[in-house]
Amino acid sequence: MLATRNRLRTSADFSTTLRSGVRNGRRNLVLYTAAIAADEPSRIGFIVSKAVGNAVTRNLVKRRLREAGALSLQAHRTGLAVVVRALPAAATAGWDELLADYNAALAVTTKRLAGAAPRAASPREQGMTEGGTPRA
RNA sequence: UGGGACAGCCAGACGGCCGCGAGCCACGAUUGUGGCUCGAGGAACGUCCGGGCUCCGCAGAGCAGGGUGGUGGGUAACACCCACUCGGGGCAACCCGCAGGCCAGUGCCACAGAAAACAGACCGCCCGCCCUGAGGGCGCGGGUAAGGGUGAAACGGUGGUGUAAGAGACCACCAGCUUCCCGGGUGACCGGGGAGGCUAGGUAAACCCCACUCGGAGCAAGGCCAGACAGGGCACGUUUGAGGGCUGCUCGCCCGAGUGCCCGGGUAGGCCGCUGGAGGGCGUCGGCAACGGCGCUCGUAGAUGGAUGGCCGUCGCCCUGCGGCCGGCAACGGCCGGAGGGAACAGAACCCGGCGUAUCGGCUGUCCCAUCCC
Repeated sequence: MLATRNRLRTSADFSTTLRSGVRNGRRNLVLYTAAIAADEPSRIGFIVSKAVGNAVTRNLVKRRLREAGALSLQAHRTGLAVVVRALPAAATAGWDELLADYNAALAVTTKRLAGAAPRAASPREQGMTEGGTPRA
């Protein structure tokens, strides 16, 4: 289990991240990343719907994604809100495949986030700061 | 040796690295750090029954509605379990049965068939009449239900007497129905004997009838703490009673001074309940058994975006080829080596007892049948 401060815990957190975050889709998952205050601990949430499988399968997928998320926290300790939505293919994917998809998607989204909205440098990017910043 | 029946059990093992939840201890301390201990199942599943527990002011009568349905027992209780009875299946071990009542009423019985519940009469059979080319008849009237054919089922069965042909019309035995007596059993029921009338279709997981039985809602129950806010409008009403509670309806009883709706505003947090219970194991006693009494003993999940995990190594298990050795005429079997593949169903959320369903495989015991040997 991740630390409480590293978890997305309310539906408002989830919907804000989904709506304002940068999205990248892979075979097994779709990953949304949004920026939060730079000194806030990064938070991760998971969405594993019934389309993925039964309770056992869903839990396994969730545990693996959580493990991948925990690894990524070492590189991104603060400033990110991440939602991982598992796709049905994740039910049959192996650990290596899932980890690769997660890291690749995270790299793409964080890079795009940094390029599009370097927060202090570009005050013109109004959309990000006005409506998009998740709960701080 | 082969085939089968029943009962029970297991659900890979050990280790390494990185993690998660809870409890305890320590470090000044709560959310930090470290250490130790514990941490999913036989179905945790479906949520189909039954209970515990909590609240509803301990919950009345009638009707409606639901449930159960051989008997006796077990249990907190059950739709569960055990034993027995009856019916059916199997050579047998054993298995299966929603197993009260269609002489209270109503409904339904496809297809086939002449006819499916008032009995009736298609082909037949028999008698009389008529016609005749003497074989018989698209003939007329009557008797009959033994034979044919249909069906899951055709108004008892077999044999005889009888008759024009026939029929419980009559007789014997059998089956079945009603009823009486004797014996056994707690009982369902069983065994034996007698009488009557000769015969009565099935279906109640069809309505229904009978007997017994059933308050409601659920751990988001329910309780405690902290914190936030701002009121306003309309309607009904204070013993001439609004609005509630008693599953639904009616009656009846009780509570009762506020209640209902709309607009606006606020909150989305913590704790208890929360795991020791109809608990597991062993022994002993009672009981055919289910189960129960007594004694000793064990300590074993409690999350809340929801822990119990991820990766790897070695060994073991199963399957399919390959090679070697052994047994056998052969089919084939056993052992060893090495390769590839596989390892199911499935994840606690208040707790138990059941039922049902899913499941790669493996193990143990008892019994039955067939064959061979002594």
